[in-house]
Amino acid sequence: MDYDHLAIEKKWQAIWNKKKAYKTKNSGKKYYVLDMFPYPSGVGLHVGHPKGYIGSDVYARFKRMQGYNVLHPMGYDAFGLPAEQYALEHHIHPRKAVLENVKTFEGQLHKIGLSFDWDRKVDTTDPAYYKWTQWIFLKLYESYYNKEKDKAEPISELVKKFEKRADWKAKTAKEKQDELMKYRLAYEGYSEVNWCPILGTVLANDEIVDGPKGPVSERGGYPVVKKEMRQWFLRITAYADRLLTGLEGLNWPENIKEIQKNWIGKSEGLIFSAKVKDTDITIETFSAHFEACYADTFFVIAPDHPLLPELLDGIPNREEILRKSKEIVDRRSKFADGEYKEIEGVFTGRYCIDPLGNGNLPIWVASFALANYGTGIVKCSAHDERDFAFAKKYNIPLKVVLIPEDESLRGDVISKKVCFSDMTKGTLTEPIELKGRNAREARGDIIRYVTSRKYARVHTTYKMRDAVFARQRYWGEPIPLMHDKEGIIKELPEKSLPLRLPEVKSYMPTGTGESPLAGVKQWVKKGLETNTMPGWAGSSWYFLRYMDPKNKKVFADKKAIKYWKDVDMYVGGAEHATGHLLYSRFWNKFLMDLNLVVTEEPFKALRNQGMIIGTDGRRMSKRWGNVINPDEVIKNYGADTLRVYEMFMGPFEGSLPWSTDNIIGSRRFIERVWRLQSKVSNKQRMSKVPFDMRKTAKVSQNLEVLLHKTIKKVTDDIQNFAFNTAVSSMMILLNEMEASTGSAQENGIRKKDFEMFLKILNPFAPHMTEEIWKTLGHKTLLVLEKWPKADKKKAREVHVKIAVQINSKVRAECIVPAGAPEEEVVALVKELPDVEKWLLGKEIKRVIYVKEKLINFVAI
RNA sequence: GCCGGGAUGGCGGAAUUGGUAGACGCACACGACUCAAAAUCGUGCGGAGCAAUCCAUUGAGAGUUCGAUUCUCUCUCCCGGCACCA
Repeated sequence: MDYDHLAIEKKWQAIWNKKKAYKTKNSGKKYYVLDMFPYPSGVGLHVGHPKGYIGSDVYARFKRMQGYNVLHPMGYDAFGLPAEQYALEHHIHPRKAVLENVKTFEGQLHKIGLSFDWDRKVDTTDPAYYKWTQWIFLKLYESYYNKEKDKAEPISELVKKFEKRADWKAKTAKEKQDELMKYRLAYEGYSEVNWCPILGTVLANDEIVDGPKGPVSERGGYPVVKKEMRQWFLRITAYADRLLTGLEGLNWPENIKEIQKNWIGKSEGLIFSAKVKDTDITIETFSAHFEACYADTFFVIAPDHPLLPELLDGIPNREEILRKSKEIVDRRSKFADGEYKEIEGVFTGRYCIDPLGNGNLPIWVASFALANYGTGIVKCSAHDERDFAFAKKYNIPLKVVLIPEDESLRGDVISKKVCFSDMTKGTLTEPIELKGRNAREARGDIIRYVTSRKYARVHTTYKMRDAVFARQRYWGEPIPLMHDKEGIIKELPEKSLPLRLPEVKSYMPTGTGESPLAGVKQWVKKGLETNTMPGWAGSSWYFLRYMDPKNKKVFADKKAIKYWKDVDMYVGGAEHATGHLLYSRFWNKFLMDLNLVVTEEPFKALRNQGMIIGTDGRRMSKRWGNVINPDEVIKNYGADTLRVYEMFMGPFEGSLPWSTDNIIGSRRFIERVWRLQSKVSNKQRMSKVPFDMRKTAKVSQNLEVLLHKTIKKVTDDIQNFAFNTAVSSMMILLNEMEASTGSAQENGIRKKDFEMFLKILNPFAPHMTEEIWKTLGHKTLLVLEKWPKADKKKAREVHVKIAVQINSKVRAECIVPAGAPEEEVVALVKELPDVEKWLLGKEIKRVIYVKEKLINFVAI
């Protein structure tokens, strides 16, 4: 009975497939286990890719055996840059390339023995799918965010309100369109974007990496510069607060929540209004660190602030200031975000009347002021590092109102030699009413002080920006909008969806910035939008399509949505923390507002799989020649071994190097289980003596105790994604099963016990366990068997080994009845020769007894 | 700079309401089987010692405690995220 992994695995994969063992049902207690939508990249998988799939598969199988109706689907996100880039490199049509890649990809996944319900496969590039992506886009376009109701509403509701205004009727169609564009959740606008001239496309921040000479595209490593372009945007910022508060109840890794929190960047502060002297302009400034606001002595405005030209009207050297501001913007745009640290500026010639009564304060243009954060204008003081440095450079007067509690610093701060900005460690001198108070502690009082006097109002701002939702490329969902000659935008009617991508002669980027669609006469003649959607469009809602993947009438039937509700367990890479995960949550919340889905948060639990890196410690890549192909591993060791090894190598979320040596351990484990089947007997077997569990500190009364303990451990571990310790506890069980069938005892393993072992091992090694299950005479499929329950009574030891310590040093060990009271244990232990020896001539001062763990004599 | 996570044998790692550190696996050494090798099985594997035994020990240093990988403080290094965010 040799273990022929190739034959066994092929055989069972075919049987499971034929019997539709993993077909999702439509009733019962539901459980939704989802993997992040992959790109079928074409170069094939390396052993790192399936790690997440194996983890989620173990989990899905576990839940299935626990009696849940499990939805565990797989599909492809084949739109977007990687697929298009691959197609360009290989000179074939993207769709053709996608289908080829999917074939390769699927073939590789099948060999691993993953329990997907392939009948629910979806593909973003399939018009039957992207029809609904376009449909959701139109819904976003037709909606605005009603702040009072804190939810999205049809834009028609807003139009109704506007129609009550006298000036609305007087507006032209174009003016109305422009006005409404300020509210739509999908809107057209212009913005500075990351432009890659060589790829001829705009890139998202997460598609850019740092190169030696500035930012470059992640794919290809081509230079990236800033460029102003016409774009479509999604108003994700409208949902900023809900995206933030929604994180609270989620069973997600804390670090991912933290990353999203920082990304959203909620900041509560004050907005001050100030009149600009000699003009009718009133400017506003945002400040989150306003405790020392009485120190403010000047204002700065962003060089690219839209108000700047107006502010400079009537200033003699207006053109010179505008030119210098433009220079600053140009210099800044050459750098990637955050790399430009130069502090420079120019005086505008204007003054503000300080709302706090400190007279006329100069307004400067400053390089460090950002037009798109806060109000783009900042009130500046001596108690901010950048403001301080700026003032020193241009000799702007400073004022000190925050005195450090640390006396050694005081002199330098008061004489303005150094900047002091730590609100938590300084006391205020102004306003007089709050003099002597710690600045941070007085924060609330300052808010009351300035707001009650109408100097400022409370305001919340976010770092998060609206998402660019357009690419100047061919391979994406067409945006279902038309522009007529007057520039009026019309939506395509729902019945004309999907708006299919046209066949084109060249799907290469034009390089001028326009999409290849701009070169399609028919397309342009109809006035169709030439931008396409970005790569993340289709993946922002696919988890809903899996609930009802074939539906032709709606994106997913409400009944299916009500049943499946949300993803119970989502598994994927941590790199999607601020991209996909945020966008999906946003789309889901929007659909929730439209009453189309039933939960505010789509992903209840999330787990991140770590990477598998090369044996050389580098990221697996063709470039380093360190790629391990799973097909090879499966050929040599088997899919079961690959699965067990990837789960056993270390913590699921950890990043670990592949080891060609270590995998043999997992193979040996599989083979030993295989060989153990010949030892199965129905003879009742009980050890006569408690055996030593390989010095693991506990004593098992018999194998049954260990078996039930192992069932409990494996159940808990899979639930916690602690797959490595689940495997190791089964290795311990195997060791003991083998030991108990040694030649001396001539005993077999009880069939019933062995079968329970097979069941808990099945999610990890489904093929081999299924084969043994059949050999044992079963006609049913093991993968559909019930998960065993650990019997609490049976999992209980009768005797336990405890440590005996004298003055906290272990001097002996002792086997005592489980749950024995202290007096009994003390009496037992004192008999031990080692204890007598160590206690000789000493007086016991104290005895500490930890039940079933240790006893410690404190003796002098 | 700010935020988050981490550092345990030759290696991957295990153990935290504070309770025998090093489970499990790999590598290595020795033994059994074999003409031999592989595979398999057995034993050992922090250091010293034939042994009894002794000593050290969870990045470094201090503290709390009968007892610290686990809690507190200081520091070093590594990884991830954000970064002119007012």
